[in-house]
Amino acid sequence: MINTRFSVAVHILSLLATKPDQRLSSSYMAASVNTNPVVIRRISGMLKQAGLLQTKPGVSGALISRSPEDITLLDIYRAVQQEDLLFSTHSSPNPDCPVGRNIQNTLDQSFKRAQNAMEAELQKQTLADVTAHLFV
Amino acid sequence: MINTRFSVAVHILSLLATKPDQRLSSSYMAASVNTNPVVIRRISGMLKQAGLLQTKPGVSGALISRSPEDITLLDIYRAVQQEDLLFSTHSSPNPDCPVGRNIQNTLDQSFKRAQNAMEAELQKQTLADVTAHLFV
DNA sequence: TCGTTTTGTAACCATTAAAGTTACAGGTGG
DNA sequence: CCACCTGTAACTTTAATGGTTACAAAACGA
Repeated sequence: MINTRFSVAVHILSLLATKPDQRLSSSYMAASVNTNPVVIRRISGMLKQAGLLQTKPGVSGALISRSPEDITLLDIYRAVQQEDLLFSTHSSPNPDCPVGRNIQNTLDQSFKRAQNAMEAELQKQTLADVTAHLFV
Repeated sequence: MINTRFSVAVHILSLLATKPDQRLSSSYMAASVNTNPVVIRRISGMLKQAGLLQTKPGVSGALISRSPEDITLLDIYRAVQQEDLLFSTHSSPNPDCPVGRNIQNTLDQSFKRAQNAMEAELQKQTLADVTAHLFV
């Protein structure tokens, strides 16, 4: 199961997107997410590195960097997921076995296709889509 | 990152598919996967429950239950993945916040779409496709 | 029939990642 | 100058994973 960083990241950006004129502090967002402010700052840091929001040390609050229509869920997913691969393969299968020798390469291809399909779907959805659904 | 059970499960079934006339023991398969026989038996148990292979206590080895053309990677994935959901959402966001109140429901829908896309791709690929790739 | 082998499981350990928490340095602005 | 905030390091707790040991029950062959 994929960790909740992605979930929290979308939450953070949804807050910023719905209040684009306000700088929201980590404490404020932590209250909405129901977690610790440090958790928010940690994830905000990743979103900042990805260019999705802006903060300044000492200055309270974060601002969204792009229009919600221009931020896809894939952008957010990649910002908080340091692991490139969705599926793990078991390590060092037996090279003396024809299956063991080739299984990793084969699985990598199969798994990559599945991951691509998932990411393509995430790319179709924008932050604007998410925030629109929040208020229906 | 999704655990290696899926990867090992495909490995096991690939072995059985390429030697459909032989009962392969957990020790034999463990040597190919490069792990402990108990790990193999654990995963074999899940595959057995899903109707993908047959074993009998005391009788050495496992046999594949269906034709490799009729086993999709999704069948295998579901057999070894007890978690239904691919993505986690953070628990108990603040119900007093409009975003917090609705984010879970919204994310569930978005995430489900991504998961469906991934699973659809896994369903397109059969065990026969995998074993064919092993020997190219 | 007896002994060896195998499956199926339970139990335990080590490793790892995640999330929460405490603490604090450094910047900002009132 | 002071209160507050961000950024980050460090620590704890918890849970999942994979490996391992152990053993009961079943099967099979000598």
